[in-house]
Amino acid sequence: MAPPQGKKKSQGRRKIEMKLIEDENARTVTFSKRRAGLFKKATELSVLCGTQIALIIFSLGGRAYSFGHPDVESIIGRFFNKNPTATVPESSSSSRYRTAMLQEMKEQFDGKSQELETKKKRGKEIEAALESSSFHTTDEELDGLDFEQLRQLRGKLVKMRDEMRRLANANAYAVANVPPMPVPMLNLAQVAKSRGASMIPSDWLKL
Amino acid sequence: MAPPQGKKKSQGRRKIEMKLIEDENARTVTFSKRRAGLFKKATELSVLCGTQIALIIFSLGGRAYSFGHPDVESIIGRFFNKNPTATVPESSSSSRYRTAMLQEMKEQFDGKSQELETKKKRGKEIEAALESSSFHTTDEELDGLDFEQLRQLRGKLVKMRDEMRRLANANAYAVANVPPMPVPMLNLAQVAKSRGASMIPSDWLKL
DNA sequence: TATCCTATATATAAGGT
DNA sequence: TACCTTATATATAGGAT
Repeated sequence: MAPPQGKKKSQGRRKIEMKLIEDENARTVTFSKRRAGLFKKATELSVLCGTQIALIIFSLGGRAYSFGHPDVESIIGRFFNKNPTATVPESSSSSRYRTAMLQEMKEQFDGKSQELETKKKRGKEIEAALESSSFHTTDEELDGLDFEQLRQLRGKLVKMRDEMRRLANANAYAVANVPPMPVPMLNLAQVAKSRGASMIPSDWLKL
Repeated sequence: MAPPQGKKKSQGRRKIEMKLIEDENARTVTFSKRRAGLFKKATELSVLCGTQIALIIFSLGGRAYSFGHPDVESIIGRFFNKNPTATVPESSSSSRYRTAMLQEMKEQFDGKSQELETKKKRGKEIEAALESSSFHTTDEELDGLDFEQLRQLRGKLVKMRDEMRRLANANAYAVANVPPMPVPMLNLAQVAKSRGASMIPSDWLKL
């Protein structure tokens, strides 16, 4: 409480060499901070300029963090298909990516459900993030979701699921590694349960 | 040299609303600046923490800008294959992405060769970027490449080409949209010619 | 591992060239 | 469209909790 005289509390930010940070601890901290900063910058760019952006980061621990506007899948599809003008090409390729993305999200949700109970929630800017059509899948952001937001996210997933089914029926291609059917079920029930949820309408837990 | 009295030359950076920039001109400028900043941040993160990162941005004009460490293809492959530990999974899927990436690079090079002669070069931090195994494919950075750097890049491409051939022969899968053979030829000769090159050993222009 | 705080290092919005 | 300058908004390194 007492003012520590002229004693500076910190030397403030210092310049660092642009090379691998040796100290494993410092490296982890820097990774977390800069990863957050990078996602923020990417989000801002997509908002300010309305451009399509995809960002994927793998942590040292092997965890994947991603951001996509409007979503990672369509950006990647566009990148490899070299289709500069199409929003989302309704091709077999598109449906393949769509399927892969849905599976991705399912697994992320399943994985999250096991970790959620040991983390506190923070969600502040999540609302805005959800309002745009972007998808954030970082730990922090999923942690910040409250039930209302979770409900909104569920709505989006349902739409995607339906859209995917429509595509799968329209053109049933046999794609390597990704069987066209059945449609993966999102385990929102588990997620909700891990939060100690009890006021969730039981019917909308089933997609 | 003389202090311009108390007349401020600029009001300096001002805060802006986080929403789509209406003025098309200002939006373009902001896009360029922030895109550059985002790529720099991504590069720094990959260097400081040695993590795998992929970043893809589409400009309003439809041009694709990408960054990947070690390369976009492997990050995306890992992302969709959900293979957290493997460096580069030697699967059919991997070879598909590999092929797609090589084609991508070929097209980028071909496209660049037509623009290069009307641009000046700047390359300063390119050297460092090339030393790492990262690939930058933004306009500015390709412009900055000098012959030595181009030669180094060629070396990498040759390695990739060979690796791709090895994979293609080891497991010849029929992949949708991307015929496994023949291997696309990179048109380095065109690139060199557009720069007014004449001292390039004719033999290494052929991959 | 996340968060807070301080003091700096950087990124950039505007306005010119 | 790119680059330079100025003044300010942000991002963060280091340290502590």
